[in-house]
Amino acid sequence: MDKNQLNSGVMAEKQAAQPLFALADCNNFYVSCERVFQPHLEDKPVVVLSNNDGCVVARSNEAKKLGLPMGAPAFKWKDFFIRHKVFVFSSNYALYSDMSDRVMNVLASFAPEIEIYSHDEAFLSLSGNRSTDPETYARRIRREVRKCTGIPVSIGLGNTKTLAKAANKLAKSTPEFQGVFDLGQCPDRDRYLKSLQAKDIWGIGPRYARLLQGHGLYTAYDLKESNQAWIRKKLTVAGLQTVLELQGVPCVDLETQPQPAKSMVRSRSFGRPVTELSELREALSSHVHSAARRLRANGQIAGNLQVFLQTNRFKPEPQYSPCLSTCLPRATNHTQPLLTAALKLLQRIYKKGFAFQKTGVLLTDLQPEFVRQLTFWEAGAKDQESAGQLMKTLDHINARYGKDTLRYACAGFEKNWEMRRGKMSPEYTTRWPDIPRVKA
DNA sequence: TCTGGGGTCCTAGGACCC
DNA sequence: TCTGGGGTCCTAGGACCC
Repeated sequence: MDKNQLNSGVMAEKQAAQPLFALADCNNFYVSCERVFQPHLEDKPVVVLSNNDGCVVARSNEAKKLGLPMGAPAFKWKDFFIRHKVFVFSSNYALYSDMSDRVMNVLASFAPEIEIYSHDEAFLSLSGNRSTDPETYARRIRREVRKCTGIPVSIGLGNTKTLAKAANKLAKSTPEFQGVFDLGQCPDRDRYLKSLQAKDIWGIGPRYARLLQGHGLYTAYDLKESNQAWIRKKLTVAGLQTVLELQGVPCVDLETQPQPAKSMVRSRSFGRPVTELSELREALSSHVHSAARRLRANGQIAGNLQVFLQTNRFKPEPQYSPCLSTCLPRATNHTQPLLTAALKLLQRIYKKGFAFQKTGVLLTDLQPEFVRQLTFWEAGAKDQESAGQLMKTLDHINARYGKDTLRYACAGFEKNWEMRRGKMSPEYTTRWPDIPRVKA
């Protein structure tokens, strides 16, 4: 074996010892979900709006090309939508989360270790897979997801999660790569890092990007080569990890087990300004109802509850956005005590004369149900048991017949404050009447 | 008229204790 | 009369993510 062969052998070994991550990210996920069931939207500008039909949260490439920015308030762009024949949808979360499950199932079949990072993204560990070239393997994954779900994904590969993220960005923005790019084996990695802006890197938001620019650091490469002590001081330990990960030093592990939530928020903007306490009570009750249900589904209980109100910050009127929290006498996931506590707090922070835009509830001190600390004045075990039974029955009926079949009357019936969702597509995959029909 | 919602982590600073 | 300093815990606020 000559020296070159020896070197390449050592290199191969070194490479095999390094971890390899893939980041699979669905392209314009919400838009892609709509397109699966309305194929005529392919090649057309399409956007999906946030709750309340407020902002643009997903754009097709065609919509991006028209210059429509992320987060654009829909009402300001109404004429633009008409002028450019943009197809507009309200958020259809039932559809998106079902499609997400399908995509994740396919991805999971390709790697023993997977971290579902969000609705439309997952990290896969490809470290063990050395029989196939990683890029070839990634292309196979991509084809399979498309075939099974109709959703297009892009895949980035790298020796750290941050590099996999960066590779994904390049895979998406460079058509020649056809949806897959590998920064792990890439011999001129720095050249590509120079082509990415610092703000394109995972963990660098707008504030940090501005700070970096002020110090002459513009590209991902600049960031990678920056002074670590300065980064540690200005961007905290998380920023330092980002720099190390860009250098190929893994700092962030794959989290294959979802971590239990530490807090939970339920809130919604109103469809119109709300001034009356009675309506705020209804809206808040419905948020508490929803939070409690989620808590029970997660097998958790909450020890602390916070209620907040918000006036519309875009209005020139006087603002009043109070919040108040309380330690629950007994950590719980039962709707009734949570409702009682929340409505009491609302009563205390409410002020007449303000037009509120939003209310919500924040549950913290979440713990697993089974470790609950008993209090000295604990109600009889029998009472607790029957309250638990009641919740179980409530959840069971709502799971079977729809989530609002049984609910507390204080959540209201007219719901004049409810959000707008004027342009919703059918729940094609989760509601019997909405299942698409095929004409022979 | 209409400007989203749901999370996590880190740090600084205050309160409190010895 | 002199009025220290270190540790811990908690919270608010600021940054980030999707």
